[in-house]
Amino acid sequence: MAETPKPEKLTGSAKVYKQLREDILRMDLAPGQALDEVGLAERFSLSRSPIREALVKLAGEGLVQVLPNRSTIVSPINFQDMPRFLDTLDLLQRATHRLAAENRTDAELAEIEAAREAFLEGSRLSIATNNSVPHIERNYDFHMAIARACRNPYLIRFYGQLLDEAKRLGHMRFQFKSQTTNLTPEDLDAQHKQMVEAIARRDGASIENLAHEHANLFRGQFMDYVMANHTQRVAVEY
Amino acid sequence: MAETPKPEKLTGSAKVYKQLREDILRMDLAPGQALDEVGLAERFSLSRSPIREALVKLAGEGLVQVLPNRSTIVSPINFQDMPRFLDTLDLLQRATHRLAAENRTDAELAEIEAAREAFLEGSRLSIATNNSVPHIERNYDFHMAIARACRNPYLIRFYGQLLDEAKRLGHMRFQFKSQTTNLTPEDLDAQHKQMVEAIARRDGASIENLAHEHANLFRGQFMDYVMANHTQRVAVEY
DNA sequence: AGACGACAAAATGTCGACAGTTTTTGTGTT
DNA sequence: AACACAAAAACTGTCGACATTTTGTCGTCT
Repeated sequence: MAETPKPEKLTGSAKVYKQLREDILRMDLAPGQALDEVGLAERFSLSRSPIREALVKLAGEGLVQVLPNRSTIVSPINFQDMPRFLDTLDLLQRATHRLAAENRTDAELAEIEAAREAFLEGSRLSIATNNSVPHIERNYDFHMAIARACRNPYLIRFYGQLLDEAKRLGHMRFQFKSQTTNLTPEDLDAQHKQMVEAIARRDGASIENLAHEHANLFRGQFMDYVMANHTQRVAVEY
Repeated sequence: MAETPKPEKLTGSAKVYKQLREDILRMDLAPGQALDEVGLAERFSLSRSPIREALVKLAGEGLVQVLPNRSTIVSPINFQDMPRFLDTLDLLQRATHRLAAENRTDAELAEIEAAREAFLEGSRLSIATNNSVPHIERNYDFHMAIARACRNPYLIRFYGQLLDEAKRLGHMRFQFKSQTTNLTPEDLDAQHKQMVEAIARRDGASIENLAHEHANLFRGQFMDYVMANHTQRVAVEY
């Protein structure tokens, strides 16, 4: 109600920032790809100033890397640090979700439940249309709805940054149609439902466990992606 | 050896960024103070472009806040979220320091020990010259040296951001000469020494405890600052 | 006297152009 | 043909100026 609908007049650089951010998170822009300022300026029909501003902002979040006097590139996905990434995701997911269960208001619980339902719907839509966006986006929304309820702006910010990166990984997995995972939307929703119930009971220990298992699930999905052999049907000797 | 000494030719906006960052963290720029772009441009003898770029970068780190179409201001110190800040500092300090103990190399241990000695020296210098900078700066260096040894770039980044804010709080405390704390440099060094020993033993559980106590010490110092009555010698009836 | 509205001043947002590097291209030599 | 060096193209870093938005002031009207 007290929320502005959305169509607020955005400044040029803000539009570029928002668009590029979305493109990067959805892997529409490949990691490592060079982002030419003049090219982007033409694409958005703007001068280079707002483009630069957007790129600097994105660099602050680690989504792009500015190579001094060279082109800025979309941040590559760092496989070397992947174990550390997953560790940190686990830690902050446990922290945010536990605190959320312990500090939530009824209004926040309702929002979380709504986000859960939206995820189930989005996940089914993704299967039906073979488009990963709704599944991943609504999953992100669900966990961020929980994180917001923890009321710790620092944890929310850090966890959000990790989830952004997780989004990229999720889309990467789907791009290769690695449907090896036989988890249905209903399976994932069952986990989410358990989480919501734990939050409803204010059961911190329980949701910390669930968050840990959920993080491990993500870890496993990522492992599947790496281990999957996409060329096994191709005979080397023919 | 493979490290460039330092006098690399810095770009204009990088110099502005570095200088402003230092000024903000040392509280030479007061929280809430407006940062006028044209004024800064004159001060640094540069155009507004590099100034803007520096401000956008600082905004990404949360050190300044850009109010759209209005002036950017130095981020105010948020007392409302202080408990959450201290909680998060505790959590990430425990995590980084424990992992550091478990994963450190001998070279990193040596660096940590060197940082401890530098802190003791700096802390004494601060008492002697009544200048908080060496004490706080070397304390920051000590804990960051430990954090770097944890080898988790995500935790290092997040913890570093929290320590930046802690730096501001430390300087704020000293600005009011709130010498109520009767902790000598030697007292603090004793705690640091225990930490180094625990890291040397690779004793994760022990250093997690020490890190927790150390964070609580900071919490207490901050409480002292808030509770201290700086006007008690002023009689209301005279 | 207080409120509303137009005007003026100042700051931010954007633009096009120039300067300094880096990368690419092209040429000549070994 | 391969390498070294030099010219050129392309891109980033910076600048000064213009456009737009906001803030502050003044005057008028009720």
